[in-house]
Amino acid sequence: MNIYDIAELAGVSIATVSRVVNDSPKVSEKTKAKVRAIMEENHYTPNVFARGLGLNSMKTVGIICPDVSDDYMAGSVAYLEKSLRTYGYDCILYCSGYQYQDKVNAVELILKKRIDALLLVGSNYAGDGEETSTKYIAKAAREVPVFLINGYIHCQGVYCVLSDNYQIMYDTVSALTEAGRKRILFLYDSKSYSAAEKMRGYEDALRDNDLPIRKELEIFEQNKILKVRDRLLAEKGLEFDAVVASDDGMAVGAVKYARKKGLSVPEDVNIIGFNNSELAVCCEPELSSIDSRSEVLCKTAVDSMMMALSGHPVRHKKIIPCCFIKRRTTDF
Amino acid sequence: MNIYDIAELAGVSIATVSRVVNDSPKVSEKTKAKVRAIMEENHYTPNVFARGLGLNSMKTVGIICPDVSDDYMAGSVAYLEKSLRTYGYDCILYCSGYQYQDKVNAVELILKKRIDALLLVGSNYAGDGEETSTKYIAKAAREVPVFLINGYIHCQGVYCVLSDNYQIMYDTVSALTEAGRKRILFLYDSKSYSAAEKMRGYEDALRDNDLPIRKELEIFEQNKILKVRDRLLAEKGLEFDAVVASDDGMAVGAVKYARKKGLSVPEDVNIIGFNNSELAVCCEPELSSIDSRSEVLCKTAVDSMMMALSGHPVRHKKIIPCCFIKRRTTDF
DNA sequence: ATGAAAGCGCTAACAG
DNA sequence: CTGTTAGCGCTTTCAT
Repeated sequence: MNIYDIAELAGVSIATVSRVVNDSPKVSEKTKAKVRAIMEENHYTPNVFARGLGLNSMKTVGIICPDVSDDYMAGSVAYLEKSLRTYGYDCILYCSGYQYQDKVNAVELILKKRIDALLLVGSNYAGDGEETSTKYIAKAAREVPVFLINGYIHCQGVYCVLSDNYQIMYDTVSALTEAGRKRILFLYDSKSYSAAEKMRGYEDALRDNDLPIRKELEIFEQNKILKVRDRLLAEKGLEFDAVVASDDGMAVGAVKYARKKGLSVPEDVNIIGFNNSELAVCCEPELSSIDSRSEVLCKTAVDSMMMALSGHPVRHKKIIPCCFIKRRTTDF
Repeated sequence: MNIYDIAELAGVSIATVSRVVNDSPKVSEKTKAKVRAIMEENHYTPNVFARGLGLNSMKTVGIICPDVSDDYMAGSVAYLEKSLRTYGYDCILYCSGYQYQDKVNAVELILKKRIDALLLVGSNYAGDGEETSTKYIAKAAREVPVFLINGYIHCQGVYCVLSDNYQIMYDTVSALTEAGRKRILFLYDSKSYSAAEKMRGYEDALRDNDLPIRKELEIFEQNKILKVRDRLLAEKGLEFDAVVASDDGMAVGAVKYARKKGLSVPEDVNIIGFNNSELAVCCEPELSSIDSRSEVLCKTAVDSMMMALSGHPVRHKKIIPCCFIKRRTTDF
């Protein structure tokens, strides 16, 4: 059942049918009603490919994230998908993995689908500061507007929405020092833009509070509870009275470590996670965590995208403040 | 830059270019090489819409799940996406929510995208046993092959891969009774097919072990840690010496409840979760959980889909056994 | 307000 | 092995 059939049945031309489908104002209400009725009766559905061919767009946005099975990204993707649908856009999803070359391939592949815009979820796409590490994104931005969630790249055509990881980390570590903590462990699992921002906040806070920056207190480990616990157990001579982690999983690892060592939380060691995930309330004692308000990030990104797609100017960088969720692993 | 341009530059016809693009065997290696070179030089990418129009397919499969931010579904979607890509298929994702009408709409909408196959993730789509509750799926199955992950519908064109929730539940509850547990609480959060299977396994096990089925020991609650904890706290006069939950979140809620009540786990109460998620290892003590091996389910589904898509016959129902992961909330 | 007709870029049947 | 050509179903001028 195609547009010709409908046109024939309705006794009009295909142009008219097309106009009805697109709700063009220059069709009389009467014909509209007639044609619509015929369409209903025959369960007519316009062929998206044919339409795509003509318009060179299918109202589809590409979403790439390293791994949707990650809690944070899953939440973001869920929100983005739902939100984009309300605007009539479909989502095609690619999970790129974390490897540079895989990310490049994913972007290249998804662009071939003639998406209307590209959404990159996770600061992993922001590169390492070197311009070459984000060249593939700059290239993509020449074809479609690119929206980066939780990362920043300065580049024409890429729009970034990020949570203020630096500030919240600075504030949190400062609060810890003010509460008398002297040896604050920083746990991180990636060299991404946001991880770097967190570390910068951590170091600046120490510096401004006259505490030394000790490299042995900055530990890089996978974001897995048991990995972190065992890593800490394996480090010998490592002493700390507080932990800030760049993800809840790592913070829970620290809690597990404390338990094994017979350290009490928060008395002996304050522990703070990041992302305010379900793990935080699962943890015992419940984990204080930083909420990066990913829904707000996503909402902002979608809003920006809709603006951009309709030709309006959009700011290249929007910063969303984070907030601290106090639970029972901290006492300040 | 389209196929005509390339044809012109290469001094061949568009048919030849098309053949090269599709790697047809009936083009000489020499021309292939020449044409390929031109394509490279000009960064030519075939227009997927035009191709879709002709073939009426874009090598795309639709994935619908109620909510990707759920751990289980996120894991499945991640796996499916990756796996389908290796077969050259793209994924378009819809999160339908849990409401019946929303699910119907999602299926209807996604079918308009002319997907090659439809993947339904989560037993939520299996309906409640009434045929009307799955009519929309049967209808979809008339257009494209439908694959149901972790649910069962008997219907032409829908292929189901499910974990054997009945059996593992039966076995687990039996083990509990053999270990002397008499009052086993069953926690569930949905009326889905798989939840019903779990309950059936639970009840059959009780019956076969000469224990009464007490409806007050079957508690329906949201799959949220604190909701479950508070619900149990609110129930008065409720006594139990074991808990089996249809999801880890609920089981952790039970652990939290036990802690509040000063009950020791597993001595006073054995607790068993489902899905073997990160929550299980986060929990204190670590949670025994049932692993439904969702990756195996997904792999099986994708394999079946590839078979079906290439015209091979496929079984309508495949059952994957679950396995019990013992951790510290059980002592048998 | 409506219709006729020219593409959009590609595939595949047919002809050589 | 290669070229010619007729669609695929829709949008969009350009006429009327």
